[in-house]
Amino acid sequence: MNLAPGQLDLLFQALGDPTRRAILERLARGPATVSELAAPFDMALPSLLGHVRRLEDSGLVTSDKEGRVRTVRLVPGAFTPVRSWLDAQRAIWEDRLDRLDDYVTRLMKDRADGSRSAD
Amino acid sequence: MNLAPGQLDLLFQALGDPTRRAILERLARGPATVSELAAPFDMALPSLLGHVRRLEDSGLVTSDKEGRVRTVRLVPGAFTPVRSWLDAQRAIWEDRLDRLDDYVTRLMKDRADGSRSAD
DNA sequence: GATATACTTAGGCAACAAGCTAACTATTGG
DNA sequence: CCAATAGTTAGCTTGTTGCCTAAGTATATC
Repeated sequence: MNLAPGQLDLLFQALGDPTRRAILERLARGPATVSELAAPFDMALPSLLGHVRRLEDSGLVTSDKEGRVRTVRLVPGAFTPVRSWLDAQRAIWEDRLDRLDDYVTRLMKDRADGSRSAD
Repeated sequence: MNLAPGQLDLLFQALGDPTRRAILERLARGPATVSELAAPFDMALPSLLGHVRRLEDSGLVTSDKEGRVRTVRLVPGAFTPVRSWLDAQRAIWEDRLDRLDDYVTRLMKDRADGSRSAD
């Protein structure tokens, strides 16, 4: 279940652009053609196509062409690596806080014990 | 509870680099000085410092200097906007699937009804 | 078969990213 | 005070990103 090295980079980088996030938000509502995707943006078609390609490279999106129309759709589960990384990160963080809490608790207990029988 | 425009860009872009993610993973285990952060990387100090600065600009990290030592630490809750965006995205997607499911269900029901009394 | 449609490719440009080295500043320890 | 330590600034190189226009290709449509 390992992902290609650099895959997370591609994913996060793909998400680091407002135009591309907007495209993804649109696609969450259902597949769309390139022209449909382009419509809301004040941007030349080739520029937008570049974004679509970058999304495709990251694996967030697929597209296939029928006749002269290319339809783009979200890839189900493509966000998983991103979520996993965030979850793992949070797990480490929370584990650390737990240990810290344990440590402080033990420290206070020891201090209490110490005051009963001084060294 | 709105975040600055471009904040998500900064966050995702900050996460889109393996060195910076490694730094974050390190910091989840606790604060560290710049030198400590630099140690595992085969990279000149100024380069690494650039990454730290980028993390700071994104709001994922803070640092303060005591004497000649700068200590860097994770900002609690800094990932929240990222998680929120992902959650919102998933919500839209799942809502769409629900509607699609409803639609298909109704369609099949109508077809069944139709076969009982044709028009 | 000409024309409109829907992309696609090619090429160019300005800004930014990620790395480096060299030189500088500000503590701290002897 | 001198030297080592910890970070910082400046300046350069190389590659990537994001945008553009102009021109090309491959389907429909009339």
